[in-house]
Amino acid sequence: MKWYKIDDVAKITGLTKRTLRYYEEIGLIKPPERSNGKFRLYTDEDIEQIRKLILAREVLGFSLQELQEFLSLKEKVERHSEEYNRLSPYELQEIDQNLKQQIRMIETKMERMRKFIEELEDLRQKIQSHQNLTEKEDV
Amino acid sequence: MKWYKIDDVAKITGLTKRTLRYYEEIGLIKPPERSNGKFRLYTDEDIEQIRKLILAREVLGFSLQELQEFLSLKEKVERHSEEYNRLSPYELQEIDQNLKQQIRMIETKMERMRKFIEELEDLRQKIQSHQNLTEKEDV
DNA sequence: AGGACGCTCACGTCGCGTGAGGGTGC
DNA sequence: GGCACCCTCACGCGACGTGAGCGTCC
Repeated sequence: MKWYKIDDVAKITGLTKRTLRYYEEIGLIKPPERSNGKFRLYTDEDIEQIRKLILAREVLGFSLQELQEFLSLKEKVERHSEEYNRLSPYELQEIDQNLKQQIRMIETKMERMRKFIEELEDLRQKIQSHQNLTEKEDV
Repeated sequence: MKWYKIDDVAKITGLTKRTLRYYEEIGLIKPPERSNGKFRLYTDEDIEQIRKLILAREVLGFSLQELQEFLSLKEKVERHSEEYNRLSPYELQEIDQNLKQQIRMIETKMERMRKFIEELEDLRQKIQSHQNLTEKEDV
């Protein structure tokens, strides 16, 4: 088993050490092992979990608390496939609605981004045309 | 000329009154007129400006200071088309590079979102298959 | 003239950044 | 035993939320 110290994890994930400790403090990531109760020691699995967390955070733009709820929901579903803790049809229904809403939200954001990119491209066009008046070569 | 009070603007734009005042305080939106130096009175143009601000904020996810710089850049280019304040070819070059980078950044975000949506759809699939085991009708 | 809405402090919160002061490990 | 890294307070900051206490409008 390979162990990573906090600075390694910071470099790998791009989070700061402070952020890693903070996320642990508020229960967003599980407390890793410790060396003699002192230094934090992370495993590859820990790092993978953190990676997923980062992706969700970036995409969803939730508060960390909402993010927490969302992740626990996801885990619930994934664990549901295994023998135990089956969910009721009603719960499944609800979760499905929730997921659909998330998807719609993200699609809305993407639509806004597309429009924004168009605007930026328009701006670039304007600039290009003005450059052609003063220069002869494009780069 | 139609005048809107702050609560109207809040309802129209979706920002809170506090946020509107705060954005004014840090110079992100221009101070609107006042009734006898007391109540803030916004015009349709003010509201339009605020709308654009919100769009940029949501899409870019910058700090408010960076956002401010970005917006002034945009305005610079848009005003450049008019008779005065021409920009040097070098400045134009730089701005163009800047815009290209923004576009790339947004495209990266969109790519992440696409992947995330796929994951969510996978989750939904799992749920669907489990529902088919216990129910007969889909909604 | 009363109630809905506006104003300005000013303190609280979240998500970290940034030392200070001290311990750990090879 | 150095030196690089770790730890835990604890205070600061940006971007607002949330009253308190008071004025304004129709």
